[in-house]
Amino acid sequence: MRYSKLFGKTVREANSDATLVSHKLLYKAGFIRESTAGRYFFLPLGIRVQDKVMKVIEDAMNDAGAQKMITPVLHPLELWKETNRTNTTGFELMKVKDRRGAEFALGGTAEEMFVDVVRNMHLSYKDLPINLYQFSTKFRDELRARGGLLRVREFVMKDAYSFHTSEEDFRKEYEKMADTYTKIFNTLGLKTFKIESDNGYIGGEYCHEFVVESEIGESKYLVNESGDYAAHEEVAKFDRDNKNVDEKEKELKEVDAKRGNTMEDGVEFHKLPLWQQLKDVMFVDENGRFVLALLRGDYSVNETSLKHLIKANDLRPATDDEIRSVLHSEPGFISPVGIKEGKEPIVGLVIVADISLRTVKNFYGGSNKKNKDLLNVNIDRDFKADLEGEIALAEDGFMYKGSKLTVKKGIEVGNIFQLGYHYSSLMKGAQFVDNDGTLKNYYMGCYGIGLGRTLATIVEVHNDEKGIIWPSVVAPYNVHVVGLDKDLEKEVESLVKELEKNDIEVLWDDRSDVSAGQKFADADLIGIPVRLVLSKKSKEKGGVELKERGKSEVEIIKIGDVVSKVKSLLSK
RNA sequence: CGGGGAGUAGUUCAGUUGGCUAGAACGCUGCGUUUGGGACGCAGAGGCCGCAGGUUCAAGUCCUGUCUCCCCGACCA
Repeated sequence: MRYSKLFGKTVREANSDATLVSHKLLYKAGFIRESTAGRYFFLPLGIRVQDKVMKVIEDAMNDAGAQKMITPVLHPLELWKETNRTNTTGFELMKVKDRRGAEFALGGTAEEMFVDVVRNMHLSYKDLPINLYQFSTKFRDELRARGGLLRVREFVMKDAYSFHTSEEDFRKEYEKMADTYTKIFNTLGLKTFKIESDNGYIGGEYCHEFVVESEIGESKYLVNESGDYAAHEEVAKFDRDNKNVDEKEKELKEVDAKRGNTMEDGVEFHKLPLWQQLKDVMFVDENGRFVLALLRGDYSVNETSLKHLIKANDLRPATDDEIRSVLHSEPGFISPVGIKEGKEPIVGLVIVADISLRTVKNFYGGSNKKNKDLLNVNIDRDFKADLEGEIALAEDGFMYKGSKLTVKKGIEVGNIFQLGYHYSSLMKGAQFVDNDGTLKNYYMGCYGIGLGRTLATIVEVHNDEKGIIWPSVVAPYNVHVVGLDKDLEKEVESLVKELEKNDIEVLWDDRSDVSAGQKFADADLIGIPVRLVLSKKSKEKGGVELKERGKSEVEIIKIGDVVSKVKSLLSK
């Protein structure tokens, strides 16, 4: 490819909207342009890289026995109604109508579609297990796109769906996919952590994210010292250490407490430790049900685990007004003690206690009355919890099974989900014939990788002050040939032809009106792994100058040896 | 949806208390000189100052509305 003809040249300055390294470099080097927020053009260089990422994934999926196919982009809305996901997806489902008024969802994920095609095949146990995947554009009406390709509203995703006769059989596939993912990301030059995570609206009981550690990542996760436990903040477990459990339960006492509304105000007023304060957080779920979350004062609420425990889709904090008028309590002075009694009965108030309430005796905290506090509050004796569980957020430095947890941030590049019978039980006829002749529900899993995000993550990891440093497997071209002297153009051209004849992809900077410095700067910015310079100077030294991107030393190669030298570099 | 910021040439930005026939740099076109780390000269093209109202002799500048984009949060693959 002649650079002079390439659509998408380098520019000196990035659009001022770009804040992340990957966004800036991909823009400046001519890989992407934005259409509207969260929707990108992939220019010729950009799509070449994405195609290569796709190829790596495709090869690995095929090796793992999965089969590639494709579904329509428009999903009949009835399918989404079957699983009730028109209401529960986290992203706003985008819908369109055709001229007859038939409604479709623009696919944002494709569980329903794959279940639909599989159920209509009427498979038997002999056909199973089966793993089907596709590469397709996904539409997600994100509240806020951000960070160039990192969070977008339209992107190509590899999504795979597996169907099994049993949980046992599924588990083998789940492990195989986890290994396949690790292999894929390694090949792409990304070191990933596999972390336990929340399944969100996908359904199912457990799942894992593959994250690349990065300061700009949106996933917060915790890792123990040996690295054998890694979990997303939303699902991370930790040990609640015992505080004063041996202390005797003292008499419940109401005292005057003219203080502010925060936890710190309570500590300061009573001169008691933060952990001994009872933390009361009032939420309202999507059905208007009030939920009182109780924790030890030094912990925070994990809303995800709270939602799971109370089986709610959505939680919001209760307003001060609701706390006063509906619950007859007082913001900053909420207490589980007596909150359900007296006054008018409060319909549907659920009291949920974190298990950390068992690690502390004689809590202090509010009394549901302004400027009055209770001392020596104890669970079971002074109030009952409707539900008890783990609803506290793990934090940096907490212990889990004797090992210290550290908080890290990462970019989520892929994930794998156990779906179990979630979809096969919601969708009629999602069954196979077992060897005893009866119909049984499929046991399922699904597995996704976002290509654009993966591509951007590669750039986040592989760059220097001059530009991108592509790993060979995904570089848009194998070599970047630079000619510097006009009278050597014929010679450069024959070198390029020789390379191309040997299946080496060449980007040839054939511009005659551009200085050497600019050509070098552009080559560094674009980041192709091998640069070849053929000039008067290089000929004087004996041939062609070869430089690997990311290394500083140069090497002189005889023209006749260039092809074999490049090949040996690429196969590394 | 809450908080903050920004919309002026392809890009980055300047444009003062309203006086604009709207600028600079980079990029682009042409001619010439250059060619080992973002060369130089000369000549050019390129603007509904986001959009719609309003105030004014006069609006890029002031007011109102509206749209879009960015950042933080909320939300979430």
